Amino acid sequence: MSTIGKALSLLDTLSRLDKEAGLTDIARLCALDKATARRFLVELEKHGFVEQDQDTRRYRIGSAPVRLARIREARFPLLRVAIPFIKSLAETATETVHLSEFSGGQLSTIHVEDAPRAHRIIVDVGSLLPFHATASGLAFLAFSPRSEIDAALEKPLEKFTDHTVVDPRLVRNLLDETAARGFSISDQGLEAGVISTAAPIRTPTGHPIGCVAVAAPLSRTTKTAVHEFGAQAIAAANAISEKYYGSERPMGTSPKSGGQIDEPHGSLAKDTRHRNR
Amino acid sequence: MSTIGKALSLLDTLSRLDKEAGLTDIARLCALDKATARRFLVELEKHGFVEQDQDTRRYRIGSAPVRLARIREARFPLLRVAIPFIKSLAETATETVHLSEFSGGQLSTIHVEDAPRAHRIIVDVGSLLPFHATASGLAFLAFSPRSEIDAALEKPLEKFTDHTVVDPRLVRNLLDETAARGFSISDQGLEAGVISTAAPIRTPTGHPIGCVAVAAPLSRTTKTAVHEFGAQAIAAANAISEKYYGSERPMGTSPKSGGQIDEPHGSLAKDTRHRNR
DNA sequence: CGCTTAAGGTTCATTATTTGAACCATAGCT
DNA sequence: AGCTATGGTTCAAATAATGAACCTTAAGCG
Repeated sequence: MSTIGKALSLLDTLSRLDKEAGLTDIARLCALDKATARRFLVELEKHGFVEQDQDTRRYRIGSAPVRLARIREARFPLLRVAIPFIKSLAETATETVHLSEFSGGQLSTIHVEDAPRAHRIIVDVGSLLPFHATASGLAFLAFSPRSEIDAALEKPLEKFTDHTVVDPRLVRNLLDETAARGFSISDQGLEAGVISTAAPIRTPTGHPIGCVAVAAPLSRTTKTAVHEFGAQAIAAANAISEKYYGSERPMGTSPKSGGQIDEPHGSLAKDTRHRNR
Repeated sequence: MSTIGKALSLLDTLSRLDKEAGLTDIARLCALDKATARRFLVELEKHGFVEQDQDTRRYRIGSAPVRLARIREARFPLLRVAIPFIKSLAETATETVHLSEFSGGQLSTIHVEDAPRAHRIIVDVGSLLPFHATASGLAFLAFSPRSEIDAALEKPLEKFTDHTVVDPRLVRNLLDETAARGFSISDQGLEAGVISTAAPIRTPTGHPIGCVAVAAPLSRTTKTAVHEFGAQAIAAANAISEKYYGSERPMGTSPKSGGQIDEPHGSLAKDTRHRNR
């Protein structure tokens, strides 16, 4: 792996810790030599990506990402665009609605609107969404190129509940259903008693960048309601996609043709070149 | 320079551009070979720090910094950054210093450092600071967009003391003076016998998020002292802004001059698009 | 106290990664 | 067609990354 990759992985590891960490721990967690970890940290610190506490000597995420995030959001504000739609959906569905974004090979929650009810599903901002076990993950994969699906399903799939589907073949079936329907359903895939539906936010070329998901307690949710949430999630996701990418030509709105739009034909060589990871 | 440093500089350069950039431009701006720039970009893209537009092939800041920024802000809130500065200011001013943060449409006190004296001003953590009647409120409004000023002054303004200014026109005059001076003065606006000065903590775009204020008994405070407190409040507020958001200026390549640059944000940043946290 | 342990931090010969000139591919333009 | 600009790729040469061993400090403990 490249040095840059290693350093960024270190940053990622540091960000996933619950607390600030010392040099030795960081080196161990990243499987790096202490000297190497230190050099990375010093380099990252120079650029503001990490900070070392003066007293404890421990390291934490620095302020540079805050600056970059502001620039990104100013120039490319998914959150800004999406939040009104998420809010409105949470109101009409009267269930918790959350928004996820694909970044660095993972799908993570970037916004949550709680249901206006006492009994509701809680989702944390920042939480990671496994591809095979969440509605968001399924919706994301279902509209991704086959190569990404293969990559996601070749690692062992964790079984979070009795209902989690961990057989890659069965997951593929779910993906096919999702692609045909336009939205995904996860029946207690990540947590018992929770049913979710999700639809992908996509670039004008059809490539998903994140998802809109509705999460509800299974106990009060009928099959009809699930399908209604799904339809609403699609509507919200499409509205966000359109607003986010401006008035570019809206691609085929029929979810039917949704599946693997990306280059099903033509230069395979070219495709594989850009799809490293 | 290390590879990591070069890659992070590339990211920094990319972030300072007004628009998305192509490979050749990026390589030129960073004084890197095209091949090198490309390898960096690919590596950064893998980790979500940059994104390549599918159509234009241009590069932009990715979404990974957004995730890191959220974590940083959750784990290292304004309070932690600001307290050392507030403490130090309380010591040099030998008067009570308090810190406020704007949240939910109101300015509220989030930290207080008491003056090291028997006779001192008491401020409670959690207390709300009316915009028209406190130094913090005035400092906050003075650097806010006009729309926010208008909104704050259209409700009836409560008269807390004989000295409280409640005529919106006169309040606007105070705001103009504050904007020109860089810090606000509230002469017994909320409580008789107390004079306060405050300066805003601002985002890199100039939008205020809170204030640093010095509160002193009127009886022992000369006009000169007030202006000194004001200057110190500005210095503290700017130092906090910079530490919290990171420097907007190019990364100092000289590790030697690591010192704080605290110049006032004279910027007329018109970017009013900002996000909630 | 002095010994032990563990953490942060550093050195420098060895090793693997980075580098960039030259290359190819494609698209727009005359 | 030819020209030019851009994105993207290759591979021998140059350079930067590596890590075992080392130093330093501070806490823990008989």
